Amino acid sequence: MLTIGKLAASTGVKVPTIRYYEQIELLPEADRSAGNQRLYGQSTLDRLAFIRHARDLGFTLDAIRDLLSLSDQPNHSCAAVDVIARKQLSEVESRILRLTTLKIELERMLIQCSGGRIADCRVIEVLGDHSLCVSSDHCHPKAEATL
Amino acid sequence: MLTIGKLAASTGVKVPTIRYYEQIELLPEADRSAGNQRLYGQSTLDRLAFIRHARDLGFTLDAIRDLLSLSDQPNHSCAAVDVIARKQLSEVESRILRLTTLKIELERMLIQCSGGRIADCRVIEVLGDHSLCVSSDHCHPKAEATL
DNA sequence: TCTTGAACCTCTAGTTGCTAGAGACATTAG
DNA sequence: CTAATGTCTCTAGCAACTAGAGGTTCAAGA
Repeated sequence: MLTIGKLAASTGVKVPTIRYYEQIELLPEADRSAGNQRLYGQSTLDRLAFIRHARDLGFTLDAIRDLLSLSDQPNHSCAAVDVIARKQLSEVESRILRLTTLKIELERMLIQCSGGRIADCRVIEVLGDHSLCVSSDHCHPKAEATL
Repeated sequence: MLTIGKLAASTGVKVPTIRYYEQIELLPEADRSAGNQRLYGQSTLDRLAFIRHARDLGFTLDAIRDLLSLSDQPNHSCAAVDVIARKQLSEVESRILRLTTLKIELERMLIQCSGGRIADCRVIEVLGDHSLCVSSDHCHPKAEATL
């Protein structure tokens, strides 16, 4: 049986995060020692490693919840798993696209910076005047989502 | 003079967001009509357009605050502006890198999915077992930040 | 056995950048 | 004049944690 600290050390998930995962019921309520401290066995360790890995891949906690409940049904088709993973992939792809647009715009701004006074600074100028963008009217879609 | 709704329409920033920006003092307190409604002139419109544009490029509100206060000092050197923009660029670049790693991993997982039962699903298997990653021990750094 | 210090407990509140909703007042078109 | 739309303030919520206060438990050394 592992204490929460050992579990944290062996999964790379921080202690308060583990407690948080329990609170939102992503992890089951832990067994307790005589002194009320949480104790974990192999199954929670596996579950947490799964969560950690999926988080690293950018899955939301909601998606992970779905993946976990699917993984408890070994005889079902894995089509639903595929759907979740493909959705994640396409989100990652669209973020890469958007970020690449931003990168180009930022580079362009920086190259044109005179290095002189702020009054002549292209960075400030471009930020203040949308029409100076690469593609005039809808140059950047809007940078919102996570990752 | 513009009402908040017109300002929102002409900048593409939503009404509650404008009020929020005022609340966090990114925008100055607006003048009010006889009936206590906010009224805006050109200078706030410009400022808000600047903010919107910078947000679209992924700058944080804190960075924007700095940029705005710099842009009020036209005779200073634009070195500080350059630093902020370069920092933003390097953040964007590192996010692209990380996302590209994730994309490769997700694609690899998906290609190997047999389309059969969950028990045989590579997606679930890879998520559960870190050692199945491309680069065995530290395959993905950790996906945390925004954008 | 006692003691010290690390690790653990619960609880609340903060982070970022908004968004949603309730309930009331203002403005404007017909 | 009335109805519809717009605006006001206020509070609470979102994701996914993180930080801190104030207290308890455990393990190792003297």
